Amino acid sequence: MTISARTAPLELTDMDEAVAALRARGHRLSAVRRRVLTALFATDRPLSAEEIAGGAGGEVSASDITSVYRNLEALEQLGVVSHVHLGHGPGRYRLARDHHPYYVVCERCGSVETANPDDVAKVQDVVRERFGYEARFTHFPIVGTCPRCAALAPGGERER
Amino acid sequence: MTISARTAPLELTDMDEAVAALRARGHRLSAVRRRVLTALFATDRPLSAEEIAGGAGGEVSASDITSVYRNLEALEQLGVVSHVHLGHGPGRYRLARDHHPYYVVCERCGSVETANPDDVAKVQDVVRERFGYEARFTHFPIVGTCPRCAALAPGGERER
DNA sequence: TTTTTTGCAAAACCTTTGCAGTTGG
DNA sequence: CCAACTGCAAAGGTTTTGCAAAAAA
Repeated sequence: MTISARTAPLELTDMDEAVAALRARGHRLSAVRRRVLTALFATDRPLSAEEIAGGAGGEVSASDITSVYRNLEALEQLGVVSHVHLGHGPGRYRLARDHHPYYVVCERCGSVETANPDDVAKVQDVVRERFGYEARFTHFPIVGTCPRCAALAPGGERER
Repeated sequence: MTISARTAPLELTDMDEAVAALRARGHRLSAVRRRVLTALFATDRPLSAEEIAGGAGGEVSASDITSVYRNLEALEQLGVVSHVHLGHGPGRYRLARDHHPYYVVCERCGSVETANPDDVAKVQDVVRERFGYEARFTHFPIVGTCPRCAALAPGGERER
């Protein structure tokens, strides 16, 4: 049994495909949009709008963050991008691959690990069995205490 | 194996206990704090700061929301209260019982169900087994598609 | 009386909206 | 050329901070 069928199972392997998908729906390839896609294709780590805009890194001229948000929203609508909340702070965006990137976050040290989809599937199996829900851990990750932190001081959780 | 030891396993059954816990740490029982605790003891549903302040219901005179936030933060620090993010929008606060209230949220219809701790424990078992993490679904709930919504239209998830 | 807590004003932070001007195709 | 897109300004929603006045113990 598959985990969850997706409307638009875009498996984007490179920019060209993404651009083709965009054009097919009447979207253009502006400078800001190229920057957004380039940034997202360049990393596994989900990025905040500000990181994408380039306000922090300050390489070339930063894009207007407003425009970045509008692009992210449009791309999310198209199923090209999705966002996740890793804790408090800004939402983080990433390419929506058909095997969504899943994250496991340690609430103590803040570490973010990419989860193996097969392992996530096992968790989803139990959720389905117990709750009847098709769980997704894409908008909110699995949060807990990582083995290192648990070894340092068992118990005493503290939310971020 | 227990799920997760807590620092201060306060099992508050009534206001008096909460007040005693507060006084033991030099805190006073002000009108706003009483309102916060009364509101939280009166419901299972996690409440936003605004709901607690009374801005929405508009019964008596609403408390200053600033003060409500300060109280919630203090109570959270003491382990009496915790907050959860059910989606976008304001955080929602509730009493931190030793069996934390757990929620399962449908991302399609927005329904929020309280989860049986034993069922959550099974999910935690798999997370432990697969990832080595002591998962908590207290800050972020388990999100997915509920059986009703899945029956209406399989696939095609849409984040809120 | 002393320390905590409040209320108000203001700001911080993240995100969205309106609009006139620019640009990609 | 014309719809899509940008940049700027402004606002919206949530949460935090500073400080003098009020209240709890």
